[in-house]
Amino acid sequence: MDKTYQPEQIESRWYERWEADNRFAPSGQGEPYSIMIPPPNVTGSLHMGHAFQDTIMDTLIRWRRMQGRNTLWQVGTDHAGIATQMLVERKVAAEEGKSRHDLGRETFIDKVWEWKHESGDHITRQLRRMGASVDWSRERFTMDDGFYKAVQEVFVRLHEEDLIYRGKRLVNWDPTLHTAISDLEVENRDQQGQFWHFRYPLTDGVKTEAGHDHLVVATTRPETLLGDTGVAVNPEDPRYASLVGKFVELPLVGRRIPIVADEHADMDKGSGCVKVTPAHDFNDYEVGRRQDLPLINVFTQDAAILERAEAFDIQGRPLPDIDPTLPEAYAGLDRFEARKRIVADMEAAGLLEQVETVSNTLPYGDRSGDVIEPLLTDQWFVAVESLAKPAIEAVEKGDIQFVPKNYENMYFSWMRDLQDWCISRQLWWGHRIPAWYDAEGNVFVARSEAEARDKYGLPEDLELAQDEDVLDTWFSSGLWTFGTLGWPEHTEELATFHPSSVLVTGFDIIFFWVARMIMLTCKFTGEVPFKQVYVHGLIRDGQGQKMSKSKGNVLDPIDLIDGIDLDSLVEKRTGSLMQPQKAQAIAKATRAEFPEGIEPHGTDALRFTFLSQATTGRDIKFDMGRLDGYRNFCNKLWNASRYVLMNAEGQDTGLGDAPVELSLADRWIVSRLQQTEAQVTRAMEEFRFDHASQALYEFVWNEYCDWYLELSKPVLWDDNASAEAKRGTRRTLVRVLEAILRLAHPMMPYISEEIWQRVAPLAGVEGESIMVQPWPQAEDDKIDATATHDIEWLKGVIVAVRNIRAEMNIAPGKPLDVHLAKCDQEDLRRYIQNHRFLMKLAKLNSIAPLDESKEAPLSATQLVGDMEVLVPMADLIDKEAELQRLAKEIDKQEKLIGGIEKKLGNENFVAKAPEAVVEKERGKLQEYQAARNLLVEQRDKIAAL
RNA sequence: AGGACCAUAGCUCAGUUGGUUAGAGCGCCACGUUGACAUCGUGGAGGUCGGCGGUUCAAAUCCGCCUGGUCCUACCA
Repeated sequence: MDKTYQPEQIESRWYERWEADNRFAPSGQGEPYSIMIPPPNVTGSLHMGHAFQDTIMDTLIRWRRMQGRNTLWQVGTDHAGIATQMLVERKVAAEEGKSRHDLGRETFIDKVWEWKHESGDHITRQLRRMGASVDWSRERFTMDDGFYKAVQEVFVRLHEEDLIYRGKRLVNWDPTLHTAISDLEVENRDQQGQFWHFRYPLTDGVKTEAGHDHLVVATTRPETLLGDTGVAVNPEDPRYASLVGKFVELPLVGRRIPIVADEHADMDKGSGCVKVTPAHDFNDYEVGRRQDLPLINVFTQDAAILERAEAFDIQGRPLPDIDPTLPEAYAGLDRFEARKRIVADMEAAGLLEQVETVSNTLPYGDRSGDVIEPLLTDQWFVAVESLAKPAIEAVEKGDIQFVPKNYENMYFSWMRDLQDWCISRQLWWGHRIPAWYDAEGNVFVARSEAEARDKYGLPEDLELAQDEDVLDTWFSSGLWTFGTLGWPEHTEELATFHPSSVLVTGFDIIFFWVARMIMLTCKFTGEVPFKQVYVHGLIRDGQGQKMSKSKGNVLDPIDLIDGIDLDSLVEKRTGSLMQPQKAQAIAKATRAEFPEGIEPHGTDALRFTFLSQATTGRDIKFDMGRLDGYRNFCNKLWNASRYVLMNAEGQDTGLGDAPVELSLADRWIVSRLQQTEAQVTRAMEEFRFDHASQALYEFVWNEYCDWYLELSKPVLWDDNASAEAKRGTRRTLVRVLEAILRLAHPMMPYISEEIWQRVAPLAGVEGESIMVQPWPQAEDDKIDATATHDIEWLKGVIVAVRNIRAEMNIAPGKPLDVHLAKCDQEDLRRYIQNHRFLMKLAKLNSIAPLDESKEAPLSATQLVGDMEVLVPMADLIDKEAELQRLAKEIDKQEKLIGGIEKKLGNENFVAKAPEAVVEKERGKLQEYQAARNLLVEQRDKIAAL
């Protein structure tokens, strides 16, 4: 083995080997355990969130696989409608200078597929780098043939049950992308805005109570004035009670619009009058519905002003009687330009009463960054009410459990207030809606055009045109857990692996994805999609900032694995910025944070870092310090293994029939191993990967390496030690290491496999890969309390001597003569059994119990229980230093004693606390007092010198 | 406006049902190279557990209020 751990040399080699040996596919044996990967965007690349999530899933899958479960980790990618379409549109624009409309639908779609084939394996390659043991043979894509079939099936069936319908509704419209988007894709941002107060003249000579001939309405969106169909006042408002049923004249347009009484108008806000624009505002839409006001749309799909308005009733039927005329001056103007002109014209007409500056929030499309416009369009909707009910019950009944549990409340509160889901998108890339229209606009929904003709009895020669729209990406990914398993066919896989065991996902897509998956899956399979949902937080940078391209603080997991030099990193972060003026600041910050670039750390270290930071339900500040630390941990494990191999390879490791003798240390480490195994297993069961990784870390470093390996040396290197003892120690060294590797494997797959290959034969374990070895199982009968106490004693004595050395400035290597005083029988036994270890580990010249009949030499003293460890002062100890040290020790004990005396002096405590607690305190008091007395005695002796 | 989560060492975080001398890693200080590892070893310093109040014999832990932070939902005519 190399002297230092070099991950890059082992990682790709092992992954290829595992994949070639088909280690990732289900074994076909044991209780099924399955995870469906949240499908990443097909043309995306792996970010820290993926890497984190994949680490958790892989750890779970590898662990369950070792436990003998029939594991399936289903892999695949998502077609990601908007994201992918935009990407390819930009690419085509850059390379060919053409828009998608120049190419036409078919050619453009071909381009997208081309791009998918070209770049679709990028993220899957990265997934391999992470060590993800997904079953590649079952890889799926949300637009492959099987998915196409499942999507058609679901759409048609929902339509047949009237759970999908089409209608003219107000939706969130993205004027840049020319598509509807869902509420969830809208991001609300705070802004400084203006608030214009306009006068709307009353008609027919009517006046207000205050004697005005106009009403005042205020708006942040003057351009929607053109579509106003009413003015609302509160029904309780005395100021306007007499005006209800009267009219105002809509300025600039000249339309007569009614004054209606509606609760939407807030008496305390502004004048108490509200303009109502049902076709351009969600609240007004509701007012329009209640008050039976017409809907007048004044915008094009680009959110520019129409030449002629379009009027509808609330059902979406055209209203030909309404005059659609709009002022010519605004026709074709963009909404923001129109706003300026309308404000100017109102002012010129003397109808602008006041302008206020206010802060408000504006809706933005999370993809386009454009301001979203509520727009009246024809769309397809899923009626969610009946689907939501079983989906809520599934969580209430505990068929689905969220980890951590508090996300259930978030889920419930959202599910109880669901709006119908707009599923049509005016895009080209995606599942085209399986609906056909005849020339009259009649709609026929079926799995294919042929089926439509058949189903609706349409003549052969009737011309049909398929709906131009595609489905929301989340409609297809909502079918992920069962669509990937062959539904609607009744496949073997579906029967075996559905419901899946656990979904690992971020809280940010609970609404987008998780909730919809639950609804659709319950509906179509009668089963929940998964039994548990492990919800994790966002990976943030070291300062707690969200990682984003524009901030220039993005870390690429692959760079953490392979390392990257500073210049490349700076280039990567500043290369393709939307705001190039930030480049300098980003470069500076990057150079300050990573003056040497990023060193390679390897996949295992990165995975271990994620796991150690994986506390549920809160965001994670990624800690580079930990990454370094766990790379060092890998190195530690590597070197410990080198030591073991150096001492065991070619030697008798106790595999044969020859007698074996186990030392105290051997029994102790085996005992501690059992406890660690139990701890790690329990932590995994509870999704506490931080505890699992820490338990392993502590055992490996603080016990196996720091103590056990050191304790093995006196046996292995002592010519006087028996063959039986050497055999026993070698056997233990190897066996414990072999178990450590299995315990580590789900978390650190590469290094564990690499080392295991060499260690396993020495431990008498056969097998081709650690992947299919059994998960370590704690055996209670190997827990040895005596050995544990004895080793604690041994450590105590050694630490005592080290302590004296450090505080007395005695060279670490200088051999000392040590005495043990006030020994009881146990101390003597331990002394005898551990003589060899004490001599070696404490670097002693001699050690012996003190003859109590004689005066003890003047010494520096440390306590181990009631026993004293004495290092004679002779000429090597500084009197003042020792007095100081003793004073410090005595002070410490006094404080402890004071605390306990106070507690025991409290009658209430003695009376009310459980007996055991009181007894424990009394015991501690005695212990501290004894210690204090010994130290004082010692101090007095030295002081008297 | 409503709700959720968080606040523990300089930094990143553990701390299970109230009873521990409140822990780990990194960083810091001192010392240390023959025999696995300087990506290391040994020893050490560092915390009134955000603040105030309450419950209790006992509070980092339970309750209330406050402050600060993150996020979600809603509203903003």
